[in-house]
Amino acid sequence: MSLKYGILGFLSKWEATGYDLKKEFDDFMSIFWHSHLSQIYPELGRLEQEECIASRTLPQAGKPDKKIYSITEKGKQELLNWLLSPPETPKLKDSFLMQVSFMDNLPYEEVIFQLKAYQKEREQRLARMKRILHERWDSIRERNIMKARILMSSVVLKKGLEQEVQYIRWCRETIELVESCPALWSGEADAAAEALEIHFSEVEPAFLRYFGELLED
Amino acid sequence: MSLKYGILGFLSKWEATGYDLKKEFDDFMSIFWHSHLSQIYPELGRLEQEECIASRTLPQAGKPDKKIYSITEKGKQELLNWLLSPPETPKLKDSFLMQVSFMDNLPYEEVIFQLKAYQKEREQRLARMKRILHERWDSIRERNIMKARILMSSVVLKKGLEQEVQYIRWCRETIELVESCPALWSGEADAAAEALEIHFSEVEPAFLRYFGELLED
DNA sequence: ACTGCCATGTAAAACGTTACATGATTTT
DNA sequence: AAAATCATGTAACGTTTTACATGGCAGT
Repeated sequence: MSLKYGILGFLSKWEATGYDLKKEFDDFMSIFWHSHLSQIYPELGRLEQEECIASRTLPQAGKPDKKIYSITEKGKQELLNWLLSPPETPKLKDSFLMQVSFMDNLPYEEVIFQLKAYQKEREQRLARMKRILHERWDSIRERNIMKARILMSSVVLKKGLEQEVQYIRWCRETIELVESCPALWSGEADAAAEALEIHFSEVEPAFLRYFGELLED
Repeated sequence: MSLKYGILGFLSKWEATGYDLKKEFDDFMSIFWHSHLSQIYPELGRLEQEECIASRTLPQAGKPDKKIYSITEKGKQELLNWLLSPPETPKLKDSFLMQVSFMDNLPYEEVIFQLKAYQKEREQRLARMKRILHERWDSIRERNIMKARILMSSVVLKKGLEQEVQYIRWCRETIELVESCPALWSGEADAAAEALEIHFSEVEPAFLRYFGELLED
């Protein structure tokens, strides 16, 4: 149900085509949402029928005509109602964390490999977001203007950046922890090795370091 | 596509009914996935047809018979293949962040109110996860055993806890920043007030503090 | 020559949510 | 007396993804 409001929110400040919206969902808005063109176009059609948005057509040579959408009064009202409605409880979907959760089924070296590879992916995402931040920062500073809209997108950008920083740090610390207990992966296939039980007390200090303050109170 | 592997991953260590799986998706696994019973039951049916899992029926008095599922060799192989496949790039969906992003359309007091309310929600989630952590910690310590599975679910639990801690801190810092520039919301409706432009240089110090290290390099 | 960008969309398949359907037992 | 827990599922609806379909222009 949120794609609708992602579109209305964006159109509440700028006009855009379906293609423009897609770029925004891949760029800044990717911090909180994403969508395919094949979903955006029908949604724009529905919103126009509901009279939440209106379009004008700009003919182009050699390309399909541009359909430029803008928000209507009814659309602004719909957006406002949604902004005032209580936020949904977050339903997380993170398939990498799911993989990690079951990686005890994988050889030790493979676990380290997967964690390192994912850390790199997240580092790239962080770099991309830092680019967006610096671009915006420079443009705001140059024009020397400040608006509530700029403030709100800045705080969202910070959330995106922090999410990446946190994920990267977690990867680093988790790799360290796993590397500190390779013995846990020695058994499994070998029946005789199963007798070699590892006691929690052996790894407790490493665990305490890893969890840090989170174990308090 | 991941619900399948969420089920296979869980069944790779314990037998379970559909109902048991739902509880796990609402409890520990909620850190990375969630699902409804009406999706879990058909998925279990499909997995049984594919011979990735097998079931036995336990008759009960007054309740429908329990169908207890366990993983097969083929299921284990499927899980392993998935664990070795490259992780999907994360596609975030966070409708609260979407709301925040467009809250420049809302009155100033309403923005503060929404942020405070959401912070409270996240604090409750954190408290729930801390309970799970302590329960597990106590049980592990008592039995004094350590396994790769325990390690991997511990690191995921840490990720879940840190996510909440980060969200709460972000809410707090963002409330502070918004409270430091109420002037940004004064205009909007009033045409005469629009001439009163706010310059970025006026709020730059607050911004620098808010972003901190993230603006470096 | 091939890849990527611009610009529109449709159709089919997969995935996810809400509502419906049943009913005993236990807790508040 | 009402709500929650246990335990299974189906049907309808809504959302998201992948595949199909077109075609010029710019850059490597």
